[in-house]
Amino acid sequence: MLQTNFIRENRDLTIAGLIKKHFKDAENAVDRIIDLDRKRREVQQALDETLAASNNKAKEIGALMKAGQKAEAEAAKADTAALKERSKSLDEEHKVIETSLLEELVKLPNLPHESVPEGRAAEDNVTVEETGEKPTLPAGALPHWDLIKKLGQNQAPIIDFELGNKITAAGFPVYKGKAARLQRAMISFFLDEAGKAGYTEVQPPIVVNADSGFATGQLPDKEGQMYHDAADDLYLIPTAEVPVTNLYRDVIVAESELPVKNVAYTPCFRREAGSWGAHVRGLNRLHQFDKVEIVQINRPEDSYKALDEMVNHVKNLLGKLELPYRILRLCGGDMGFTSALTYDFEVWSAGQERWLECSSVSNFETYQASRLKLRYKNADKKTQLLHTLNGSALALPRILAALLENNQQADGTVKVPAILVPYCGFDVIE
RNA sequence: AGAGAGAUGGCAGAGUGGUCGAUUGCGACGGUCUUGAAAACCGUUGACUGUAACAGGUCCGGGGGUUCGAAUCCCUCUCUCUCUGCCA
Repeated sequence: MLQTNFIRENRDLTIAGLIKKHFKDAENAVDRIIDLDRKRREVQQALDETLAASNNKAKEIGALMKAGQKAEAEAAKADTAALKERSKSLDEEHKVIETSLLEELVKLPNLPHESVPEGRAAEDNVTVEETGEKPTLPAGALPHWDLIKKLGQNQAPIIDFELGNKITAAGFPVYKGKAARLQRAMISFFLDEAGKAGYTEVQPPIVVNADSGFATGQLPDKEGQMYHDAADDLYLIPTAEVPVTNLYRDVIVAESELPVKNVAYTPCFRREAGSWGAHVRGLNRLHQFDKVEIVQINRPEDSYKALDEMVNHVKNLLGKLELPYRILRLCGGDMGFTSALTYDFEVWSAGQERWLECSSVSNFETYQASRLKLRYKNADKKTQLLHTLNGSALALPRILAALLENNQQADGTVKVPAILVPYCGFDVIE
């Protein structure tokens, strides 16, 4: 969340940033916040003065009691009722103002980094890199949703949407045989690569409470994105970002521990209400999927270097998987609510002849840290908000789709990329 | 799940109604001494808010209450430990 001090001192800059993100009514929203902040500080000051007077009075009475001057003490008590009354009403007023200030503040998205391109939607994103050769598929090649029905021999299909629909609902496929093993292999591969890059592996809970959802920015805005267990008021995580980043909620990290680098494999759950159609067939969009997520916590001055490092990490993974991909710098209107700069990775899916988003790497600067109260003591011994970053490394289903489609061979089998063979124990899916 | 005990500053651990934001020890940081280090000695050492800077305000697991005044009393929630039970 943005900070009132910053907004107060950088009104125009804030408004300009919000406009770049296509936030509606930026000027009014910012002015409402500045006004509420001013009121808040006025009331705070009056309240503090009243409390100070009460404190003095109490000390006075204490001293009189100690000295045995009972009558004088009783007389002093007479003055306290009015002070109490006043501090009570000021306190109530203060709470009301603070609540509406927070309500307003929480509506504001993060401000975009200066390198974020102008633009409203996906077509305005800037391609910063395109790597790898799109394969030429043999005659009769299929998109993965048809291909999987022909693979797996007596276990076919190796990814079963109808079976998943029977036991759960649409969007919850069942992976069988080599599809299941290939996914397990990818998870191990991704975790190993992250380990080599200095990330500590963690296994977090995959349900979180509302405080965690708020701190990383899923709540209150994107309530509908998450599955919610009403009985215990817990949310199924949409990404490991939520529990892993929240590990550091209310923490003052020792400078010697920076940068913090964690990696986690978790299932992810997304309700994704609406927008079903041709583009979301098969593995393209699911309610439950597996993902390996890398998370960093860094000093403000180092965070963009870390973002580049994370981008390179993802490039390395896709390169080793021998998949053609491109990297997009997202425009202001297409980026996430909490992000300051986001790179999306899209993998080429030859059977669909489409780019599929398989990773999103973002720097959130202090936006999450301020909600998390995640800080460190800098060289001047001042506590300062840290920067949080995260990226998918990688999300499995679309990678799986691309692997299946791109590696189809003339005989109808699918070749497994060499890097995964030691992990899964086979080199072809037939 | 039942019974009991507990939750205090980075850690350990005092404090049971009136200068307690909190004794003390350890750790950490600065200094003296030393060629350097250790030891010893001296000093500093929580967070939030607020101010130009002071001042002021809030925080002793969370929330609420009693009182002129709460770390201390009451209610409630959460968590931890011990014993019993259950379970992968």
